[in-house]
Amino acid sequence: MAKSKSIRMKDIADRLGVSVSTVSKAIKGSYDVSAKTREKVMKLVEELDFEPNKQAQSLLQNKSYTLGVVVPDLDNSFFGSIIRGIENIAYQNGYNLIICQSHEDSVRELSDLKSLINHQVDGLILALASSTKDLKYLESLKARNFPYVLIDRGNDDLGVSQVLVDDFTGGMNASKLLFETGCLNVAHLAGPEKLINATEREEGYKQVCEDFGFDPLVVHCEFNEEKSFEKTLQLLQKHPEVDGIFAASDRIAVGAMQAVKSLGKSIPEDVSVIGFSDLAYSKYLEPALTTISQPAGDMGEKAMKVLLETMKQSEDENVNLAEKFVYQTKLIIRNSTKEIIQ
Amino acid sequence: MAKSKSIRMKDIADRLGVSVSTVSKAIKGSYDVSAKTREKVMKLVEELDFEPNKQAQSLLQNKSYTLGVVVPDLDNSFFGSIIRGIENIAYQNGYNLIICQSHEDSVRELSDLKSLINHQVDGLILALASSTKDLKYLESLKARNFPYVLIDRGNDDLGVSQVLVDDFTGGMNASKLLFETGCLNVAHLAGPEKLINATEREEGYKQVCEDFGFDPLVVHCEFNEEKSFEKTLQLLQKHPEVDGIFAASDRIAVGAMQAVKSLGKSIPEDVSVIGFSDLAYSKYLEPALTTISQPAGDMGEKAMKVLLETMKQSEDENVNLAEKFVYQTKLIIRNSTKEIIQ
DNA sequence: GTGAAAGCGCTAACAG
DNA sequence: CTGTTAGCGCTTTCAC
Repeated sequence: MAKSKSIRMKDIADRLGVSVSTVSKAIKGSYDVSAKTREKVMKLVEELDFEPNKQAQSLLQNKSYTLGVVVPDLDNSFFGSIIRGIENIAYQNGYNLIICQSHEDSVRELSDLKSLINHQVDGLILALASSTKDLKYLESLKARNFPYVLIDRGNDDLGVSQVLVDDFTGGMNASKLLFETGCLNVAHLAGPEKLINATEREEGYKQVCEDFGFDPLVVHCEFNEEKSFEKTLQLLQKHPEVDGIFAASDRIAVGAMQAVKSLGKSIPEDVSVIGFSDLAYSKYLEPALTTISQPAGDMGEKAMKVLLETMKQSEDENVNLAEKFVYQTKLIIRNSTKEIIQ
Repeated sequence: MAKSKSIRMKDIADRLGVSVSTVSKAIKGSYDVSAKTREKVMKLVEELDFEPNKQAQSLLQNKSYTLGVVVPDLDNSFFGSIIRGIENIAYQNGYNLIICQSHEDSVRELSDLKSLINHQVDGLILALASSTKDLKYLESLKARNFPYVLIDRGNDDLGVSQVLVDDFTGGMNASKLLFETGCLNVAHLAGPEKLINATEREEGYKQVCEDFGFDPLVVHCEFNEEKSFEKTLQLLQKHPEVDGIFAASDRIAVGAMQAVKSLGKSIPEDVSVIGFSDLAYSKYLEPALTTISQPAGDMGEKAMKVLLETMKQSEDENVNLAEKFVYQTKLIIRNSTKEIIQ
């Protein structure tokens, strides 16, 4: 037996001795169909568990009720939470999500994007890969008035709506806390130089250094524990006076904590550490990690709402409204930093 | 300007003064088309960045090149890794993934499943929600010969291929290590009673208890740190003699560790703890968590390969081959357990 | 109220 | 080698 094709409207129509269009009308509820006919149809629909073929509908309506989401990674609870937020709203509005991971690779990202468009998604939510330089394709999407919104990884040149985090202020708050808790030599384990968010956090740090009259000490590092471990070791060897570390991400903070401990120094007494993102497990580290939390779920929901809005607009006229929503971070004080000095 | 429709074959055909079918043939490469015509067509295809409408192709071929994946959760690195594995193989074979999270809710799961089928996915990979009791829909899919495979959360009654983990042996190995490292009173913080994997791990524990002549001490717990913290506190109050805890998951282990520490006991000297799953951060806990790792990525890849195979079969005859692939776990010894006594 | 007919974008026979 | 034709499953005029 080959794969059984699913039931079509024609099957129902034949069984009932009516036409396909009558069945279609009955199911839609619109148009005039006699109550009797509708009842008969609906009964059979229930019985056979019939659902109209979305592909055929899409072809006709030029809508697929499917949305694309491209994020750098999924094994990070940050984007996981963002997707959960997106999903909440998408689900309520009858949309399905095709989720792709770019793995921070712009080649993969481009291919994902094309494949998604190719699958006739009605819209996109995208967190740019950190390596993405070439925006030609995204520009062409914009030019074609294809609805998409950027999340977390922003870009002002594209002229599309964005849902972002105020990384600069977050970076400032993190750095400030370190100084306010008595640290005198605060270093920054910054993220990749090409990543806008990382750069913003770094700028926040530098601003605070200036305010406190401290000469910035920045080391760049990838977003993983191993690299961070190495870099921190080097940093502390070269600068044993460092007594506070602002890590650009919780994963970097974890590596830093490991390194600090391996040197026999204690946290936060000898070296205070603060992270960024508040990953799910950060509160279970020892000491529990002080960090900056981002409202990932809210951001996902917002992005999805904005996308819905954008899709509505692009159906009508070219309103071309590119809004920018910037979420504030929250300082989560735990035990990897000292008490604030009054 | 309303949303610009994308380019169709007809647009290319018109521009070139040829027929649509000629364009189609030229693009496919199959059939006979003169080299000159093909060249002209391809040039325009490049220029306009044309991609055939997948919906239309699907409608015709009754294939969508889209697959559905339903997992309980995404903010857990276990299913994240599984998806990464699935994605690897799917991507290589030109398939897109629609990923849904059931949030362990069988109602949501059913609705996801229906929506996916409705979107004409060519196949499914599913990790059953722990609450799923009613298998009617899945049985009907199976009856209709719709290709799908089960991952991690197995079920033998469905008669479909499965990619699983040997949770029983994993549970045995975890429990055994505790006894072998000198623990005399090994308790088990088991997972939800309805979850097959948890039950298997529990059975493994009980088997080992029998081997070591110990009376099993089991406490059931949800897969989260807070509940585990409470349960562990209660357990240790009631049974202060407990000197080893086998937690059914790393998240449960984390809560247990917190509770043990809060009682002023040290790990592993006073109480040894072992988890299950080897989450990304488990090695960064203090002490680093001894645990049982599952080859999630490999499982994802395997499931996708099996699905590919199943889809091929269902196109041909009803081969109906339901294989079961059981992966072995690996014991990862870190610092939350003591040295093995020779 | 109902059905016939056209068509969404594409592919696959079949003529020519 | 190329074009005509029919049709995938569905919706939507437009007659009747």
